[in-house]
Amino acid sequence: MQMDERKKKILRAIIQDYIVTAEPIGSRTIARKFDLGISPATIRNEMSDLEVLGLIEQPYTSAGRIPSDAGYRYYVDCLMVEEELSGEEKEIIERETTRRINEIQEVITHTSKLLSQLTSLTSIVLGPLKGTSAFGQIHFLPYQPGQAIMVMVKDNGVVENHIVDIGFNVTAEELQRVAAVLNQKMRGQSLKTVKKGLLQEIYSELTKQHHLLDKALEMLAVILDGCEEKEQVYLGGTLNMLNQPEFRNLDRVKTLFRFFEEDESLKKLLQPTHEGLNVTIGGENIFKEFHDCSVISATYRIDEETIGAIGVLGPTRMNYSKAMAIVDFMTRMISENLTRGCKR
Amino acid sequence: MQMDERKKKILRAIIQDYIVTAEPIGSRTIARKFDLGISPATIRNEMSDLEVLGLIEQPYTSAGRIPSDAGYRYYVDCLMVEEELSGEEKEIIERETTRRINEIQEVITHTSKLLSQLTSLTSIVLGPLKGTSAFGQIHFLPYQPGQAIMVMVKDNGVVENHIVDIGFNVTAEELQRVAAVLNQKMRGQSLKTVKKGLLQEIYSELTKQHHLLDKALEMLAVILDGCEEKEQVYLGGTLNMLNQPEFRNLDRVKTLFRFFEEDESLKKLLQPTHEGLNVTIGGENIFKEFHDCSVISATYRIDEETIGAIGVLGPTRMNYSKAMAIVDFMTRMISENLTRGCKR
DNA sequence: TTTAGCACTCATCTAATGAGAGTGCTAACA
DNA sequence: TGTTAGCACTCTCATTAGATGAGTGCTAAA
Repeated sequence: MQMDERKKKILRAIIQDYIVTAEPIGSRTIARKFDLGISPATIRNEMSDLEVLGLIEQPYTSAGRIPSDAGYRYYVDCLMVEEELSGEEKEIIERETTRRINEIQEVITHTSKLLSQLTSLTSIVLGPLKGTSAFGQIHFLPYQPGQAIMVMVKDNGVVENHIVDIGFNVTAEELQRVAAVLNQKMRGQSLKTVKKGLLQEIYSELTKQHHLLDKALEMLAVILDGCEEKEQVYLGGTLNMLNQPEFRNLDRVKTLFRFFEEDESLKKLLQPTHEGLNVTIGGENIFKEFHDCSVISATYRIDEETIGAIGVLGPTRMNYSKAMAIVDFMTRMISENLTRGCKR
Repeated sequence: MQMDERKKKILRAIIQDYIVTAEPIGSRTIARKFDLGISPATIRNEMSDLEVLGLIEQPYTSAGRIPSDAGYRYYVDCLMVEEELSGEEKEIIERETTRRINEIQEVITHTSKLLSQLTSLTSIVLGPLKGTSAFGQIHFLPYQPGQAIMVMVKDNGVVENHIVDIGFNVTAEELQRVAAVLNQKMRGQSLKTVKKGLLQEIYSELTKQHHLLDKALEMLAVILDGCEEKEQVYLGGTLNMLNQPEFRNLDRVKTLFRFFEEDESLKKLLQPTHEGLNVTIGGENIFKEFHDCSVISATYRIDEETIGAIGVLGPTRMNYSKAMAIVDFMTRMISENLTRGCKR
C-alpha cells in the first residue's frame, strides 16, 4: 500500500487537528472541518489504510484516530510545511541574543527563559560542555588567612572564582609564583590534559621554587579540584507542561518533575544524534518517562566548535513546525553572538 | 466557656490525628483511637464546645471535625509538646552544616536541600540580605580588551566576579589605581553608603589622577552597577508538596508552582515578624495562595547581625513540633558555623 | 454529669442508563 | 472500480439513583 496524495492530506489533517485539540478525531469531523471534497465514508476507508500503515491509531474501539509516533515521524519528515518565523519573533530573538551580555551564565538563563516563552514548551539549555574550554589564565587574590581566591578565566570567556585552602605557611608572593607557573604551563590546555600529562611537569617546576617543595602537590590538588568543570543545565517554563492535557494526571506530573531534578538525565535528553536539528519523537526517546513527549534540540557553537545545546520538550502532540523553526533560528543566533563575543 | 483539661486533650487528639490522616475525625473514632476514658457522646459534647470556641470546624454537616487555623494556633502556642530531635537528626544537621564549605552559595543550596529532606516539606532559604554586607576589597584583573574582571570580596565572605566594561583607553595600571582608591574609601562601607555619600568623594579622589579625569565617573557607574546586591532565594523539596493530599488538585499545584517562580514573593514569605521562630498558620499568611499552608521560619546570623532566613512551607496540617525543632536547631547551627567561618 | 439510643444528614461508592461519537460492513450509485 | 449512503454495533463519558457508612444533635435515662 502506498501513500498517495489523498492519504497524505488526511494524515496531515488528523495531525494538525490533534495538535490543537488533543482529542481523537473521526471521519465525520474531518470531513466537516477540512474541505477535502470527499465523504466521511471515503475518509473512513483511507483512515483504515493509514492505520494498517501504522501512522494513526485508535485509543479504543470506536473512538476517533490519533497520530502514532510513526505518524508524527512521517509528518515531520515528509508532510510538514516548514514554518517561517514572523518578523516580530525573529526580532525578539535577535534583540535578546545580541544584547551585550558579559557572563555566559546570563546567556544561558536568558536563552532558557526566552525559548520557553516563545514555544510555550519547556526549554532545556545545556551550558558549556566538559572539555570544550581551555585555561586562559589563573589569578590568586588574598582572602582569609590560609585561604585564597582563585579566579579562573577560560578561553571561552567564562570566569569563575573559587576559594581554595592553601595552608597557612604560603605567602602572597609564593602564590604569585605558583600562578605564573600555572599560567605558563596551562594556558590553552584543557583540564583533562593537565590532569593526565601536565601535572608532573608543573609539580617539578614548582618544586624548583624551594619554598614550595612540601606544599606544592597538595596545593595543586586543591586548585585543580576547584577547576573541576561542571556542565550546567537550565530548565525554563516547566510550568508550561501543566497546561498540556497530557499532564492532567498528578502522578504523571510527579514523575516528570522528579525527572527535572536530575541534571544528569536532562543532559542525556539533549544528546545530539546527528548534525543540525534533532527531533526525538515519543517512543524514540531513551527515557520511558518521555514516551509521550518529543524533544527538539540543536547544538550551539563558538566558531566551529560545539560547546552546548538547547532544546525544547513538550508532549508528542506539539507544534513541530513552530518549535523547530524557533530552536533552529535561536541556536544560530546564539552561536553567532557567542562567536562574535569571543572575538571582541 | 473555658478550656479545661479534657477539652485540651480532645483538641490535641483531633489535631494529632488530622496531621497524620488528613481526614476529618469524629467522636466515635476519637474514643476508639485515643484512650481518653470517656464515651463518644461525651466527646461529642466537648467537640460541640470546641467548635463554638472556633478551634475546630466541620467541612460539612455530619462529617467529622478538623482543626481550624485558630485551633492550630492554640495547639502551637499552648498544647504542643516541644519535640526533642533525635540524636541521629542532630548529628546529621551538625555534620552537614559544619562541613568545611568555602562559598556561601553552597551553604545556602546545601541547607535548602537538607531542610527539605529532614522535614519532608518545602524549604525556602534566603541568602545574604541587602545592606547586611560591606565592602571588603575590590580587585581588577585583565580580561578582553575594553573589559576587566572585577572581583569583589565582601566582609561576610562572599566573593563575586563581574565583567565590567571599562573603555579601551584605560590601562591596567590605571585600574590598579582605581582599585586602590576604591579599597581605601569603600572598605567597611555598605553599597548604600557608597551610592549616597561616598560617590562624590571617590570621584574627586579619582580625578586627581589626571589620566582618569574623563573616564572616572562613567567607570564608577559601571562598577557600582556590578556591585548591585541581589538577594537570592533557594527552594528545596518543592516536589514534597505533591505528596500532600492538599495538593491533589492540579490547579492548586499550578498556582503553587507559579508562586514558586516569583522570588520577590518568596522573600516576603520569610519576612520575620518577631525574634526567634516565626510560625505563620493558614489564613495568617499575607498571600491568599497560602491560606491552606503554614510557614515556619527563623533568621540566621553572623555574630549578632541577621543576614538571612530559612523556613519550611507545608500544608497547615503539618507536623509543627518536628518542623519547628528542625528549623530552630538548624538556624542555630548555621549561625554558629557562619560566625566561626568569618572569624577563621 | 455522663452515657445510650435514635433519627437524621451528607459524602462517597457502585451500578445502571442513555447520549454521543465513531467504526465497519454492505449495498447502491456514477 | 472507486465513492457514498445507510445501518447496526461498540465503547466512553456523564448522569442518575440507590446503598453504605461515618458522623451529628437531641433526648432521656443512669
